[in-house]
Amino acid sequence: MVTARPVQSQSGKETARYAEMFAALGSAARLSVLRALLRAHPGGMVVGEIQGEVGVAGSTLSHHLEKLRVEELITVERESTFLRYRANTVVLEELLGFLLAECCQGSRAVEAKGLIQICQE
Amino acid sequence: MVTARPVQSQSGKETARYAEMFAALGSAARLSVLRALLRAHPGGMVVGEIQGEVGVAGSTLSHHLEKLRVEELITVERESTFLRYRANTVVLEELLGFLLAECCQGSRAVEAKGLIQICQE
DNA sequence: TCTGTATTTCTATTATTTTAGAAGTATGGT
DNA sequence: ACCATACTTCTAAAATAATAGAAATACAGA
Repeated sequence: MVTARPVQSQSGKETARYAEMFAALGSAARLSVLRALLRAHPGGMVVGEIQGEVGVAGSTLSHHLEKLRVEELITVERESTFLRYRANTVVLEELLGFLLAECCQGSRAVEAKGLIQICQE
Repeated sequence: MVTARPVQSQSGKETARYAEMFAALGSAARLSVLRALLRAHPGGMVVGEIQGEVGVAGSTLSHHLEKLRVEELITVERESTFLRYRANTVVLEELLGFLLAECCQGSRAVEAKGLIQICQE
């Protein structure tokens, strides 16, 4: 018996993918991890350093890092005993691009002027 | 007896607020609602129209709309028997501004060039 | 006032997420 | 081989979110 594979539109897959990314940013703990990694970019931070910023049990932090990593918002690299995490700027740019396009293209719901200035400060 | 109010840093409050907003975007159903409202901007859509886009039970949709509304990503207005929802472009711009600032300011993790172009297309 | 349409709230169930202690794995130094 | 440090996975509990049928509310029109 062949189980029917649920078909999904292109925009449906796209939406689902970005929704997952937003969900990854949708916890104060994870968002503050990402903020810290962005400030520390491109050097990144090892877990101990990150833990200092977030103040949560090690095992909990590990789960949060895993979620961010699965969504490819961050990368890991072993450095002897340490694990060094970094913001994944390629994917972040993709996410920003998606949100900008949705808001500023087509019906131009959001005015781009002020946003562009933020980048140039 | 006066219960101590838990103190939180400014950046902590900011992080928490934006995390909630990202969480609101962190479901495929809600993100597709917002995309539809952005496409339909500034006209907005009534619930029945939105339901056509998302394909979910009315009561479920109502909860999703409530979450988006509480986070101020959308607004509602009654129009006789209908409720017309619209993307809240002010708050969306705030959210975009936050993400852009985090990514493109300071360590300049993300290059602004390509993003600016998206707005100008 | 009665009826129909639009939408929300109530109620309940199931699924996912968050949390963290305890135990395990990885690595480097002695 | 052993130890210490860094971090993850295991296990489990509690909290939150998602889902939707059924009942309730809001409004307009006859």
